[in-house]
Amino acid sequence: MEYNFRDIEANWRKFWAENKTFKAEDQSDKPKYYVLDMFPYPSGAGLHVGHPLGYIASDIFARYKRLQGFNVLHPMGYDSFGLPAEQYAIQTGQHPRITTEQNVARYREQLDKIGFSFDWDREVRTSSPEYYKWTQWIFKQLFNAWYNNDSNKAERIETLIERFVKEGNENVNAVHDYDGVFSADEWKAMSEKEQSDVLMAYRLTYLADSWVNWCPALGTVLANDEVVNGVSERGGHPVEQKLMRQWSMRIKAYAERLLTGLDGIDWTDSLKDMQRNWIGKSQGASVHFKLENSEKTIEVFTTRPDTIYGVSFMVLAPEHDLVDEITTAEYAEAVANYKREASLKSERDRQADVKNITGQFTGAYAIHPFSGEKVQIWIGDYVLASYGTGAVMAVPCGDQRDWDFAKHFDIEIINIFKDVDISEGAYAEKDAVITNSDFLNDLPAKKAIKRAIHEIQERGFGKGQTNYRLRDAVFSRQRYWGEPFPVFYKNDVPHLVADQDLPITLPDVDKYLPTEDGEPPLARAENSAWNHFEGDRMEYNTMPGWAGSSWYFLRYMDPKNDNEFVAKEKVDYWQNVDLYIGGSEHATGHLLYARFWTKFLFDLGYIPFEEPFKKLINQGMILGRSSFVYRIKDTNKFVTASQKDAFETTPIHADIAMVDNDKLDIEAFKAWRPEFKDAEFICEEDGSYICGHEVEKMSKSKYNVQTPDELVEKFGADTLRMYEMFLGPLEQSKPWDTKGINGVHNFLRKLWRLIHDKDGNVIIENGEPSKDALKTLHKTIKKIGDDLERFSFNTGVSNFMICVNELTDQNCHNKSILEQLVILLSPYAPHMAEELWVKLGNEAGTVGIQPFPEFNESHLIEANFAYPVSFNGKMRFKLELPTTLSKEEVEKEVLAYEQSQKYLEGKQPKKVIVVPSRIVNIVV
RNA sequence: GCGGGUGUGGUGAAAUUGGUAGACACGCUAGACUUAGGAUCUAGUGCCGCGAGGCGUGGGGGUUCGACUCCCUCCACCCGCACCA
Repeated sequence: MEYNFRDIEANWRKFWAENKTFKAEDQSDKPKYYVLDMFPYPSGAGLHVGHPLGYIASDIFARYKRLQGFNVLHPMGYDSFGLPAEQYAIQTGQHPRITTEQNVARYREQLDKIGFSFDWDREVRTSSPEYYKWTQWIFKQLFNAWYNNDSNKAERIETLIERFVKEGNENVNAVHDYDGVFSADEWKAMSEKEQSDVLMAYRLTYLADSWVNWCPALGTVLANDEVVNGVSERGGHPVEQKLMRQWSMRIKAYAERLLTGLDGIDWTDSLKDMQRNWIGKSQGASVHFKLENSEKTIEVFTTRPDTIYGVSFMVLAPEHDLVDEITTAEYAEAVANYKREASLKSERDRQADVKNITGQFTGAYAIHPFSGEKVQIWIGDYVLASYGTGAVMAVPCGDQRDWDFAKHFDIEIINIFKDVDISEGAYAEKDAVITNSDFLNDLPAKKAIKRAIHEIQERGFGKGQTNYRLRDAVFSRQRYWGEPFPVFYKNDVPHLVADQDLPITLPDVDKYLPTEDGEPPLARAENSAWNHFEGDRMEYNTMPGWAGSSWYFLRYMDPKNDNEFVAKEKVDYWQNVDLYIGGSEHATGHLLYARFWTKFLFDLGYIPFEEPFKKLINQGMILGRSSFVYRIKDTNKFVTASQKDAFETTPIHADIAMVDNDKLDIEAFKAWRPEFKDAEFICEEDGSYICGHEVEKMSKSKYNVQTPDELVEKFGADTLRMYEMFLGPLEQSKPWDTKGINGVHNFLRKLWRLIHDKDGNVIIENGEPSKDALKTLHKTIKKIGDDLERFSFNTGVSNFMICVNELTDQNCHNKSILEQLVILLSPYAPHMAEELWVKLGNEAGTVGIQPFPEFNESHLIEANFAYPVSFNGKMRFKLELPTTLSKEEVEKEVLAYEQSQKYLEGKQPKKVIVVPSRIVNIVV
């Protein structure tokens, strides 16, 4: 009987679902292990073979951990708020909820076919009201919190108010945007609105006018990580800077902890570096430069206070607050013109324009704090309003941009580096000796930095300071399909909706577009019952996509809890995610926000850990392999790939469904589109048409999308699972290619034949296994175990193949050997393993909870083999031995073993060299 | 420019601590078998050479009895960030 994977897999899927085989218990004597996949956005296109790659890897690992005796939490859900469903709603009028439900159903169907061991009872969807009730609740916690720098954590807003009442704000060391000082009495005298405004500048989520990335095409603002190269990540639309009143998250408060937390987690260096760069810590000093004709100062941030005597001008961002005030009448028009031009440039133009040096003198001067010299003040768009103070002290000898600017506008360049030539460019290394700089003379740069900061502080010009590139994250979106805010307005003051009134559900609207007044789509529900809170109106913005995904890993622990976002005892038991698998594209978005919220919830005492994901693996992207046919110009003739260079041709994407091993199914191609009906073909000598190919991203328009469903249908889920792993290292990007899938399928068939005879009868021998079989098995146990530990699933698959080849050669049908093998196989090919487990006479559904086979090194020794190596004309032998042996034991083993070997031919070894502990060289 | 990574047969790749380079699989060649199955089995398959033999892990150099692996240097490609003061 042949290996009938269709029936086998269908039966076991049913068995697992009916018996809830993979249900995770919230309490257990076993140690816990939490394996998580980044949950998908359920798009209309369904899954392609790239999606399950990470899921298969995590599933194998989850099953491995169960064999090791862990209580494993391995859930799945959907990040189901998002733009595509909403865009579809705008076009068709279909409610995004319906679109989303359909897509979720399709995803589930596809996922189920691959045999994952998810505990589906724990499924979460970010767009379900039962879920986003708690997203809203967390928002409320953030609103009602501030960051205390003294305790270095977030605290409840009441503690801040208490201090304002007692002592005002002067000695409050908080992360905030408030400009000014008030006493306790002044605080008490403030109106409700005034107090609300003050508190807003301290809250961890706050409403403020800020420069945001506005994307007109999408009709919404975007966070920095959603803008790539000056265009929107989704759709690639232009993005402009706009001053808007928006909700933001004070993630800056956590910059330092987000940075230091990276040291304790097991992520790849490249990913940690991406986050470090994004946070962008730099240490230096803030220095105040007095204006020539005013008491006001310009504050700058510099990482090189040691070069302060090299300052020959200052540059302000065109948007800087003081620009208009300081500009002299003579330059007013030129400055206004420059500002206008700068504001018209999009983010993208500005980036593309980096090499163009532009700027404008304001006519104003500042006074150098140390030398007392006059320093010209310029504006220039190479200075960013959003970083530091939006102003720089320019040191042309030490900074290439300042150098270029000075050269371009013919400003003086002062050299303060001893024996350094700066005629061709600035010297940015921190290894020069300072000169020409009064009290800093003869100090090496690194010492001079410390000395300068000390002096700046001493004389009251400024202080040492640390800056971060990380900016607060805009949290509102002018969109429909997202979480509504639990906020209503009364006299323009935002108020929170009470806990018992959560969730604020999405209202129905007639259209999913902004109103005629430009209000977000939710404003269309203005006059409905939805808008019922005692204030004037609800908040019409919705939350961004990353809101729901910033805490979902917590909800899996307690998905149905209606009283808490997660019960204390459950999160205490499951703790943080032990293994997280997903794409690296979330490096500066989801992965940063989730860490932020986790730290916040930790600060408030809701969860017992600060880092959500202990170990993270980024699976590589699976690329498509597109097929091309070559049409000869101005004809309907197609030429095979090998002869295409003889003609002038246009490559056309051919659907990969019509191509097998690069061979085109000509009839299918003719039937594909009417225009190809009468196509003619110039073929290879054997009459076949061979397509060209190229590796590209998988996409519908390139006709190179491979769905897992077709492969499951053709070869079965176990073959698909093993083949995706066999393809190469998990973390590496690779083109999808089905060429080798037969090899994996044949392996499973071969295993099947090892246990069945031709008529489908099970052949098993009880009794003692042979030495050869034991050696094969234990070699495999060792390798498979090691492969799993280091996530080398591709070599894992190979090692199974080797094992089955050897057992077949040995004609081994020994029950105990095969049982062990089946247990080992169960993470990779669970359906096959379950089936064989029963055939070997065991209870159904129990293979997944067997103990992982124990490796016994002694089975390897006896059959070990020494191999001759020639070296310098002498003969040497190498022998692999167990690591547990002592040096003396090794030498004994070697002598005893070698003497019996034929290639010694009676010669006695002259010398035995024991190298490290395991490899032995014997010189004869 | 800065940071991270990769480079091994016709192809995907393996080599875990420096120890037979190319396991395993695809493909290919030749043969066997058949109840024609995306079969199975046997032999071969890094390159050059009839052969003995020589050469081979991006290039060059070094350490070592021994280097894909460690060190120096150069080259190519991929990914991320990029006027961040």
